[in-house]
Amino acid sequence: MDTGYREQINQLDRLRKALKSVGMKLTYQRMVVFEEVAKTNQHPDAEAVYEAVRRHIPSVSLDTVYRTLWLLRDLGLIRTLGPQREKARFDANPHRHHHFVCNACGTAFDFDSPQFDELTVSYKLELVGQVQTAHVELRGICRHCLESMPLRQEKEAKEA
Amino acid sequence: MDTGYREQINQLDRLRKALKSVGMKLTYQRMVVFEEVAKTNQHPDAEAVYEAVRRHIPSVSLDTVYRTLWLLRDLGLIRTLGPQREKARFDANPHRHHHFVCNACGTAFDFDSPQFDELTVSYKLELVGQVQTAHVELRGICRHCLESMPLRQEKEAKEA
DNA sequence: ACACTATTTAGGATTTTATACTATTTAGTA
DNA sequence: TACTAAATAGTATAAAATCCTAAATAGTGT
Repeated sequence: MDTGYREQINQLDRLRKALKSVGMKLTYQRMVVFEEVAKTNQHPDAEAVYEAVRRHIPSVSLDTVYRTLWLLRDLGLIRTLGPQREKARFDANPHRHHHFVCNACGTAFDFDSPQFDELTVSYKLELVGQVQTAHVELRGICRHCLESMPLRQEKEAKEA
Repeated sequence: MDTGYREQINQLDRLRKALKSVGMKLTYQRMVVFEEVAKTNQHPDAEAVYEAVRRHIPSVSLDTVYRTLWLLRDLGLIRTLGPQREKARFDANPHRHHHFVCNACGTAFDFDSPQFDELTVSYKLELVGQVQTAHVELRGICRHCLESMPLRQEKEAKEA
């Protein structure tokens, strides 16, 4: 449950390297935000992270927490559950299908996959609760964004 | 791409039956909201649904659209992408894992599954974009909610 | 160790998204 | 056709996320 000391060191190191690779600074705020998200398995929302960080940095601003969370996501250090920077979206497609969510623009695409449709839920999972649906969620960069995104690609090129 | 006439009839029928089964009324607003969500595969957000519905019912209120969308979800006629009625949540667990999201309380649980870890993405999907992550999302009712939810169970019992 | 500068932050204003409330209207039923 | 519980419109309010600018800071070179 508790995050080991060694693992904490590793995490800080991952943060340092990731920031360096894109030419950004390692600030105390960024360290604390990452640490707070990393040490829990409760999937906190931005507000909860804000509260946790305030215990270490009482003057931290909510804006900083938001900026940092999205930054960490862009760096691949954390991920979000659900759509990207987006409000709830609705889907009435009654046929079995799966989703590809673009990490850049947030758009969600449906796709069919007989392979993924065959997912079956092992009995062990019934311990967690009553499963109603199972589907696969892919994350990545959609074709459209890949083609029109010089900024991101420049940043990544710096490192190489 | 276009929703066939026959399918539209089916959908209206599904709505009628679902509402009847829980003793709720079939209103014009509910028909139009459902129709608008059902006829697109663009995963509209609430605001987009509101705009679409207004073209048929200029006086419709945003509140009605929201209430109806969540109602349709509770009835199982539509689903939402991402967490339920929840803001973005963050996850720094670097180990491969999957999620169980409770449709009642919105809580997200991690779980491990060697079986799901083996998901591989067929080359065809690369047409959609560059896939970065793949994970399984289960939806259902968590153990905690199952035990403390007489309301919902009463409603479902009515039908039987 | 010190100074320099682009980056980052704090704090508050603003915008966006979602829900609450109540008088009026309506669907379903007798 | 009338009745009644349920649903809606319209507005107020709350909640969540982002924007803006002066002040502070990390990283770099000296």
